[in-house]
Amino acid sequence: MPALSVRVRLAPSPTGYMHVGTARTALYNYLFAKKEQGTFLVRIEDTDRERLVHDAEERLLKNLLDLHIQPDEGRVSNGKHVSEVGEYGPYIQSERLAIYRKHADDLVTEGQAYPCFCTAERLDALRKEQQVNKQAPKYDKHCLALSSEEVGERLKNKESHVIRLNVDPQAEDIIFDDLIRGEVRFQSKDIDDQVLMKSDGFPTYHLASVVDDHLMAISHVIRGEEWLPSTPKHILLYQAFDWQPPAFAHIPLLLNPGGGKLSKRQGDVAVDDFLRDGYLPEALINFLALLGWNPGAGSTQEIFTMDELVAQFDLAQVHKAGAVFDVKKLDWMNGEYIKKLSLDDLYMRLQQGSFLDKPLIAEAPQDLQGEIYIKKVLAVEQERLTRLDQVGEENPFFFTATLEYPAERLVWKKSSPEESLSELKRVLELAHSLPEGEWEHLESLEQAFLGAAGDDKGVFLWPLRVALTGAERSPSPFQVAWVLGRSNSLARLEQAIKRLS
RNA sequence: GGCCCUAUCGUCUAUCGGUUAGGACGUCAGGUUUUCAUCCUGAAAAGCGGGGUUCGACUCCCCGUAGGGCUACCA
Repeated sequence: MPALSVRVRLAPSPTGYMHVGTARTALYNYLFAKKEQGTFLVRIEDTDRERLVHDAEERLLKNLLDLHIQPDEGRVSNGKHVSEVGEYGPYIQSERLAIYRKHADDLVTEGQAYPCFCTAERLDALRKEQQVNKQAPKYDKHCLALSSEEVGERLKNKESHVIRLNVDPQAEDIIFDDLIRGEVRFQSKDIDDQVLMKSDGFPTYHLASVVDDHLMAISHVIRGEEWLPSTPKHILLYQAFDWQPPAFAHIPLLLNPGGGKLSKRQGDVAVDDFLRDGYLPEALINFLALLGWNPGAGSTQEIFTMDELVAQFDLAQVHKAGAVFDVKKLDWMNGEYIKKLSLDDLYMRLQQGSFLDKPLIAEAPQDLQGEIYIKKVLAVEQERLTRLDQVGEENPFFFTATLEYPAERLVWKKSSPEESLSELKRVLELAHSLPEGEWEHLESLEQAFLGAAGDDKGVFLWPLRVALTGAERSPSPFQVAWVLGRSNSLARLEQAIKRLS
């Protein structure tokens, strides 16, 4: 038997923003494909005409690009527009309607499926009755009993109808080996006569995904756990078509901290939200990868590049239980990634994400912004950031021309106003004496200031720091002076002395 | 209600019958420090319950319990 090439797919529905759970499903598919030197394709499942959101596909594919989970085949975005790659297209289901129609008709011809004319009202009543009788809610095959003459007549009259799969309740159990969960078994009697074609002429997910997965030669279906209960229906469909089903792997759900499927209202769940909040794509990927998977074998590695994930990923190591999405850990991880960035890269990311457009920075005086200045701020802030959107927030004095603060703040707790004033004068004198060039070097600046400080450094350093920042908390005064530069620093010192005199 | 899945610190997890049950985030304490953050050190913190199987169960099986998913002409 020839080794089947690995082909996996992400089959999102363009109904809105991209959920982080979808991103993780995409990631696992991608990692598996790369690991097996297979193909990762994206197919758009736009069969629900009511929930369709017009730019959803575009945004979704853009997010894939943002996260570096680029498809090899199918619908692909280059950031500007969407195109199709591959020979199994079209890769959007609304353009494959004739294919589904034909396959559904074939099943009807073979008696594997049948038209159903039941109204929503009758189906509702049926379900309610079954609920009361503690039975599994399923269709009662009412329309299967219709004579072929009647069916033909009603079809000819264009009566609204759907096509249902004809499931034999007497058939043997449906058993399949889930790559993550092992053997899963369902009884045929519990399986509903699933709707295959809707009355609007569009297929349901069940029909469309099975037909497409087969036609697109998908080898492994890796999808969320919420699909586990409908897998037997899909297997029945493969049997009805006399097709070989793919392997299935159902990955655990992402959960809210309070329990339940991760959802909006408990916080951000859209990939766009996280990117907008200043999470790095590689940090998000790393975090998502570890939510439900780990390299095992006693590994304690937490930080992974995409290449490392590809090399170590294994479906057998994917967890069975759901995983709570804990933003605290994401924050930590994001901070780790920010620390690893070069200053140039960090600046570039900030620019690309428009994080420097915030009023605090954009409205700062000319000499308190600009690339060189911002990079100095970043040199100081980098190790303190957990998200890109926090730039400048903790240290607004970097971007403010005039500082507002009470004079008492200049006095250190172990010192006096008189002492503080004399220390500040000493600082000013020293600052004046430092040549312009010294201000460009953090080390020499630090040496100069520290050298002037006595044994009780706070007496000297506290007033200096407050004079430069106006704040009770800030980075070290040397760093602040270095960022601000000579003239700004001198001006702030003079102002402080005036304030204390 | 029916069907299915799941179960180790608060959270993410290691362990694949024999361990002082390990790591990470978070929390707390201490250290460094002019302040905050970083950083360093340390601490507290877990096998849902009950039966089996076995010389021996966190680990295998069964029954409970709890949580989750599905139960649409949505995916």
